[in-house]
Amino acid sequence: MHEENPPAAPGASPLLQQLNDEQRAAVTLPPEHALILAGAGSGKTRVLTTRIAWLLASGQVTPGGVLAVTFTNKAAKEMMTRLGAMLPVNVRGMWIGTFHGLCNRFLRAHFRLANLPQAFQILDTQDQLSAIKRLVKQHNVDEERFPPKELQWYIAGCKEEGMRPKDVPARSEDDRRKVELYQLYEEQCQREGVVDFGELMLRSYELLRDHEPVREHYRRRFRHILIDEFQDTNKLQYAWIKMFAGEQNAVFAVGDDDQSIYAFRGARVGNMADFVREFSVRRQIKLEQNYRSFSNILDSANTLISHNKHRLGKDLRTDQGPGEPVRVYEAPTDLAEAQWVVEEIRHLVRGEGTAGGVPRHEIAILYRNNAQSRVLETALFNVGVPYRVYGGLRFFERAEIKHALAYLRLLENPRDDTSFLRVVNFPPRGIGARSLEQLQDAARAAGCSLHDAVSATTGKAGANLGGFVARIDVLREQTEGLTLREIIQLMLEQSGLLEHYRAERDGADRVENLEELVNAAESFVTQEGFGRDAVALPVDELGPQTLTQSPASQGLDPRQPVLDEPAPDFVAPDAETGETLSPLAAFLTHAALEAGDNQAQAGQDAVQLMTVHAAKGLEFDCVFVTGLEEGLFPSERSMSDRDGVEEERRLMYVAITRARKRLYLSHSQARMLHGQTRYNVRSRFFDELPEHTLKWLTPQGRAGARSAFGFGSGYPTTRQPAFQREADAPWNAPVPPRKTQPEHGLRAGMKVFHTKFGEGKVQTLEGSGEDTRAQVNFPRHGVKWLALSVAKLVPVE
DNA sequence: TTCGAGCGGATTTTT
DNA sequence: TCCGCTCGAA
Repeated sequence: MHEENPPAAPGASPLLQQLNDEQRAAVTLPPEHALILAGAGSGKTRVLTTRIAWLLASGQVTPGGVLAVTFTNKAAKEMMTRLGAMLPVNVRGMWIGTFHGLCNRFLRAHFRLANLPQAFQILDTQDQLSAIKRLVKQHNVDEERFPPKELQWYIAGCKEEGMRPKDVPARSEDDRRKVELYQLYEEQCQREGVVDFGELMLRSYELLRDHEPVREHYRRRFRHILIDEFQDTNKLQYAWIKMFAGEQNAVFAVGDDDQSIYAFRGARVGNMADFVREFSVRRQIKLEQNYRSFSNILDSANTLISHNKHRLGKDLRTDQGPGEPVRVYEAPTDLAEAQWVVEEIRHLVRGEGTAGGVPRHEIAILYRNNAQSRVLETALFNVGVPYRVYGGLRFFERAEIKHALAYLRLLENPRDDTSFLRVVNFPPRGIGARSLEQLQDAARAAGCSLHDAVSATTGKAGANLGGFVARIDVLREQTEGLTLREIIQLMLEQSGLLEHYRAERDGADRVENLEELVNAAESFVTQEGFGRDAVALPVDELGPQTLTQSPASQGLDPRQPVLDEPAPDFVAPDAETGETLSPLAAFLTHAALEAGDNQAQAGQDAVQLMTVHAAKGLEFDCVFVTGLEEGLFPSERSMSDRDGVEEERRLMYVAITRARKRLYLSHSQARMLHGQTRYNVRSRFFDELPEHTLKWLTPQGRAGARSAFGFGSGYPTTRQPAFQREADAPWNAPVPPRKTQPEHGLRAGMKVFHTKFGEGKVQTLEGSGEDTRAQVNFPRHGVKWLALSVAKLVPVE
């Protein structure tokens, strides 16, 4: 993220030197609840990370006492990177992550209390839908009346409201049926050992709510709770935060009500006002100094958003001067609009009328919905301007990858019927709908998984199914003790996936992706500390980490730290036995929680195309906001109620504030929509912008008039000073070398004794130092992964 | 079992 | 218009 350095305050701590007064006030707030209203481009991430660094550096909290929550993996990663650059602290050991990532970590650590198998798998949205479809078929539900998509939306909505089936009010017959299906869905998930995204949140919340010792433990532990993008939290997330916040914690909530654009998926801006009221927040700080844009752009944004009635109130300001006017263009058709955009971009890139050319990746074309990208793409393609569209299928969502993951999940958990059905006949092996129907009937009758029901089936279908199950089971045995890389390679061969795609005419890309999966696993192993060479930084520079054996069984002693160990997400051992997740199970979790890159074509310098939603949090030198027409932006469906229009206006506000130097707004009189030409008037938002910041490139309100391209000569020549890298900062002391590995005295092949599992044989050793884990085969309990720092493993003989 | 025709639906999206 | 999904025919 690009940020300019505000003037340094003399004499302040080096951490605070680069902050302006507002930012510094926020960073150094006393340990009590606070709300930070952070405008666009006001250095929000900087304030959050510096706050954590300042708390640590001033000894107010230890790394283990920080809980920092974001919405996206990207934001979490950025926070960790920046924090790591400010202080020599092991950020991986801290509880910094997404809501779902942290819930996952929490539930793995308390899987017994949560009533989940330790290796529970996570359903993504696709998996959830297919699970619901399966359920609906099984219970002969009328799919016309209860479309699976709607049920999915309904169930997710209930969970976001914190409601279990018993809590849902059912008025009509339809309601009752839906609640019943919700109930059945839950039972199915529980039986199969899988959880969906909403379940991760809801179950963590309930665990805290219902188990006082656990709640008290975490409340005592997390002295400082920091929330990013607070305006995007839903009801359940707010309640979840409340569970962690006790008498002595300080909640530091950062958000911007003007950038709340996710109401449609359950976000409640109202949480900000509720937070102030319910937590008796006395400290509210507004960050209004903007380091991103020139004032013509900011004035436009400020004036536009002032048309919203429900605001906490905030005005962005800058020291940068007016800059260029906001250019407005009216096109006769969507095609002409696209051609104008492309022409304008070519001028920008060549540097005509500007100082030097603009790099293509500093140019963004924004639109309200994805369908609008088509005509823009065609226009760019025709003249050979490289571009990149955001928002396609992500890596872990691709069909071939999902297939491979399904095989891997079956190795980990044969009860996973969703995965079973996904690959039972892929590659095709003669198992059709009829066989599967029989199998599902048998499974239902026996109350078991599809995998286990196979042995009961007979005939030719039974033979095919038996072959499939045998293949999986053999593979499971073969992969025992292998590295993750070897497991995946063996699976790709044995499943027939590679062979299948190699034979397919245009399967080359898919083969490539499958090979990429091996790489993804490899880098996951290295990054998460599963590899033998994983580097673990020492964590105790700023305060000792207590690594304690927890009290036995589920009765936790609230005075004892339970899981204060500095372990990365996936290595956190179970409090009781020291058992850790296998690298495979951990990788599968990673795949579900982080679907991978959202960009279609990586690589060369390209113009960026995306929806306004996708642009939130990004910034570019030049921004085009296209399709500004009534019915499109604001969208038709939002126009019926005021809240809807206000959210569209906030969306427009987000779009405008993405631009640093040059902003273009365009609309078209005619547009192809659903195969028909629609004629739209220009968006009401034009009337809500201040006239003095605008430069109309076409005469207002008249058709087809294409005036000369309006290239101002004033592309700013003043480049902003380069962002001072935190690595150069004086407080960034060199990291001391890591301690030598303690001798655990174990080797593969050795016989060991565990107090709970008895005698077993070591199969593999992984990791180093405190993160060392052993895979042990216990004759009576099967193969387990154990953290040596927690599990007591005594060599036998 | 697989492939192709026909139908309907079509903001915004992360985990 | 266009995509994805369902259903019917070989």
